[in-house]
Amino acid sequence: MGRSPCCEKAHTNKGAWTKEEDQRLIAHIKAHGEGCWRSLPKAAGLLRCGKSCRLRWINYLRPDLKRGNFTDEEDELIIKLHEFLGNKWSLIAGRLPGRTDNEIKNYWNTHVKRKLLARGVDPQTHRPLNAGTAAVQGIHTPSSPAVASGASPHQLAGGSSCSPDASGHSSDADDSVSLPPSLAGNLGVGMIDLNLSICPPCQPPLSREADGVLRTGYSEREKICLCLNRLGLHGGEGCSCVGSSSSSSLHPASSGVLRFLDASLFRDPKVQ
DNA sequence: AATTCGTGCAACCGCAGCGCC
DNA sequence: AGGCGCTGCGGTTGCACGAAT
Repeated sequence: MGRSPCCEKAHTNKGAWTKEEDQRLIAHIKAHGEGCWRSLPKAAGLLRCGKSCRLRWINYLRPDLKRGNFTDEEDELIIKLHEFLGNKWSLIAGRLPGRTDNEIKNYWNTHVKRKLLARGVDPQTHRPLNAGTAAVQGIHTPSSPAVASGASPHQLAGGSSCSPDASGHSSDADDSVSLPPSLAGNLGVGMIDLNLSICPPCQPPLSREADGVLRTGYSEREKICLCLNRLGLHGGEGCSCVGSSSSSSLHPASSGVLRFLDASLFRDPKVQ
């Protein structure tokens, strides 16, 4: 049995929003607040799908949006965050006040990709481009040499089993994550201070398993709880991972904040 | 001036995660 | 435990607009 459609498509408008629709949406949200998007269109007198209303509000009408060009600082921050998080645009947006995930995604696809290619860096892997590789055309294949020989953490979260560097993590509960020299060098940076704190109570023990691979104490869906203070957790928001679980390697909590990374991110291929 | 091409952005679509029952 | 509904996310599409020819 299929899921019912999110709205009655026959009676909804599509395409660009009119000023009147914008005004109705703004007025309704000012009066009633965000949320309950499914019922909002009817309540606001809009012939729109709830999803469309939400998107319009978040990406365009929200009063705290920062319009205009991205600064160089934002540029670099996006690149660095993307290297670590991959295409987790909402997480990246969480670190850029006033910017939306959609805006950052578009900006990445139209500007940053090109910028990285000009630097000779593969925008997907953040590794140097090899002449003639698929990455030059922006095509990423799992079997490409760049991936096979070691990849940035966000790729590893997707299933690869190798880790960038033994020194990258695991020694202590420092507040920041060092990028492997090979990656950092490409970006001209030494240390990316993402302030990724490992909560001591949640940090699983390291152990060597039968296959010789050094793993954390969590088997199967191994998790390390990370408080990403600078990725959206603000004002002393504590770790609330206890009891949580997810089948995905990235676990955005209800606040939209990254809470977990697969422990395979920190597996050391050199330790055999 | 007209047409073609490239670029940027807003919006849509499908899916996954989560909470509730 | 499993089904269902809602929300949010990421990928993709389509249109508007400016530059080039």
